[in-house]
Amino acid sequence: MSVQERKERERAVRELLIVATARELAEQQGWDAVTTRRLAERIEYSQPVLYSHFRGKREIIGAVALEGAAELAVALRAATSAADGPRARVTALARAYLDFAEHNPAVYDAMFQLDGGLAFADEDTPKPLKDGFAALLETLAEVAGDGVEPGLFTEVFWAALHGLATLTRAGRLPVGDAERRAELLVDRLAVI
Amino acid sequence: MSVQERKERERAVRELLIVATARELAEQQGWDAVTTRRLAERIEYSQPVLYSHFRGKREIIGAVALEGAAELAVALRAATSAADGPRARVTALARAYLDFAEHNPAVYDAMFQLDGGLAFADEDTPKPLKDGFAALLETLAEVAGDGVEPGLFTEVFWAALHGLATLTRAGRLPVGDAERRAELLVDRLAVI
DNA sequence: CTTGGTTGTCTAGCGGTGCTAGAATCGAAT
DNA sequence: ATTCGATTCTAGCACCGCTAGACAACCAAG
Repeated sequence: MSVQERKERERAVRELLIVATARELAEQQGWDAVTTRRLAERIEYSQPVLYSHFRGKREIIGAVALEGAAELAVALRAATSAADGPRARVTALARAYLDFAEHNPAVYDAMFQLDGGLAFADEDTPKPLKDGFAALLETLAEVAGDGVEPGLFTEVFWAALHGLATLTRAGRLPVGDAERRAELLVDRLAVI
Repeated sequence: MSVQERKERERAVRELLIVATARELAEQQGWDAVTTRRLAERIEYSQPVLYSHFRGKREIIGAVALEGAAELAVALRAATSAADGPRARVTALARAYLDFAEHNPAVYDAMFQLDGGLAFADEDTPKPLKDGFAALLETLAEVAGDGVEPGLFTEVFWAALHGLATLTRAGRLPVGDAERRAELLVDRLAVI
């Protein structure tokens, strides 16, 4: 059965290649430029090959989103673990989140703006997404304040960060004041 | 020159018809369903007529966005003027904003999610958009807190509302707790 | 080593998109 | 009534996501 195993391995490699290429193309030229034709050309296979791995373009976006969620969780934990005290941790968390959104706009879009066919806030939400939320929760729970459900507080904090990230990147907010906005948000929302 | 005047009037009417139809179609079936062909069919003209009014689809989205911004400003002012005291005003503002986003999802998308080719946070930002922000600022300035620029505070508050609105509607946050999230946000951000 | 059949991949094409060139038609002014 | 400019339409471009069916590569059995 070694032949079959090799084939499966090769298939898995190709699937990773598809996702990585889609992500790369999206970061370089935006998701609009990620067409099945271009993607197929870049991986040096024909279009139908994509459909033997994914049901369609939306599933490819979903795959990029999952990859991104895992990375975001790692980035958040790395940032918070390097900070001392609740206050510093929350600041680091916010900064890391906004940095991630700024430096990985296409991945961020795949996660939260585009339809990747993923379930959220649901029992069958994919693990990386739940874990990303968990990473937020870990740090935010200690500054939720008395009588406030940590989960609810995390949702609000997350929404605020998300709003800052998207409005900033879409040019809806003046550039340059991003840092001050983040500071203000942390100051007000977190109960130290 | 009366003939020419009549023609200009008819053109203006038709332009309004295009925008209203686009909006209606978007609210009924989503922006994906708003294709130039369907839109042309609904207004009972051929496709190229659309391009004698707008440079392209994005400009039509922009027109819907401007209409929505004006309506949002009206809704926000109506809500706040009916409330007594800063605290009640901010609560009413938040509720009105989130209600607007919930009940006019397509218009809200046109304003903040889609590319309508509009300038934001800029000197040549269209008046309705500036006015929408002004409507927020009027109420929020009185709860910005000492030493905090009202403009900056408004940006942060707005971003938080925007995050709640989009994440909720995209199914990223559990339904049902929307009201509690809004309350928590107001409690924390506003300095009463 | 050849054959047969399965598995994998590709070519070609469907119906759709935004947008536009050039033909056709309308209507106002002579 | 005829001309001529403005307006509208038909038809088509290049591209999109997606898929049926032809084709090629490969492995197992004889």
